[in-house]
Amino acid sequence: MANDFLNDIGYPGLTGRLKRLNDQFVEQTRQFYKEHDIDIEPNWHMIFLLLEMNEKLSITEIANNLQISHPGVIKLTKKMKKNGYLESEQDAQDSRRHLLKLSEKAKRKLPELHRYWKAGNQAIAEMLDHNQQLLEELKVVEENMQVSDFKERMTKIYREG
Amino acid sequence: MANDFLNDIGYPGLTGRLKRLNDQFVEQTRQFYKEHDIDIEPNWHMIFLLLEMNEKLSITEIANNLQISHPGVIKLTKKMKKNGYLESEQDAQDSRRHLLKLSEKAKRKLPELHRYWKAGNQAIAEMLDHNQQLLEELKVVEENMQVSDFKERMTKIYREG
DNA sequence: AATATCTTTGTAACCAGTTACACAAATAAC
DNA sequence: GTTATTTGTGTAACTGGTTACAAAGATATT
Repeated sequence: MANDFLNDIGYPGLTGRLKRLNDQFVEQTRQFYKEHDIDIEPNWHMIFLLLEMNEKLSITEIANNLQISHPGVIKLTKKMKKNGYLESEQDAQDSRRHLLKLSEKAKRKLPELHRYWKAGNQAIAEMLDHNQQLLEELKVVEENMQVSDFKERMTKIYREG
Repeated sequence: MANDFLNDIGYPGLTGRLKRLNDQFVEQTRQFYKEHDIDIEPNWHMIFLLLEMNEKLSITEIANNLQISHPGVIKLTKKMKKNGYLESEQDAQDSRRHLLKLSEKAKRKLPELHRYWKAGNQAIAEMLDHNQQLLEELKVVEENMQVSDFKERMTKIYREG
């Protein structure tokens, strides 16, 4: 590749690199699905997994687990419903809650999807040279972020500097 | 934090985590700027740096360096111009090329901005526990991506599996 | 010199996600 | 039991990008 500006400058380029890496994963997954004629989208993956582990979940529960906003979940799951992968029902106890669950079609297709996902996971493992280092480093950053987030630290350092 | 689904599931959650981490950095930087009454946006940082190192650059040159699309650069720099940080001129040799450079205002403000950015860099270093491991791991992934990208690997593994 | 191709910029339409807001249902407080 | 607060869902408007397309200038081909 021609250009290394983002890499060369270290920290300041970090977020750009994170974004780019993520975009590439997502885009190439989308391509993979397209080439294999699978009518699902990359960001559905986590919802499938979540609903495999939990029979029924509400919009906000999914939003919390996936760490995206609830309107985001609504858009996402609307599309999944349109493609026949999800069904919804009203919660009997709490009539506000809109419970989502996998459709029969989804359950039928899951074994196939798992084969694709398994290949994807192995591909990522391969790219990480089969070590967990990046995952662990990521965890460290996330944990540090919990303790005191980026803005707090930046502010403190700026004031003291 | 209540929820660990994304972390617990390892690889499949990786891209979500990358995205989230990046979003947090960007959003908190935006907040920091706001609290300090600085009228710049997080993604301008790299353009400032780029134009500090290179007197004048065209739209496509910036796009290549930042690895974003050229329409993206146009939008970005339009805003920066509106805020008085950039000036543009026509290239004498090639009248298509639209050269961008820092305005006087930008140059005047740069020392101050660098103080903020320095604090930001230190904050990130702090969150990485002052080791370069994550940066290096990131590089490994990026390099592996060059050799054979995610989709290729995934396809190969799927076929062979 | 005329024509075809490539490059640079620009615009338009779109996309995945966000925040801000509205409203109804459930729960808590009195 | 009424009223106030909180929670769950939904919609609208926006945002930071994207791809697809168009047009004009530069370059290469004949």
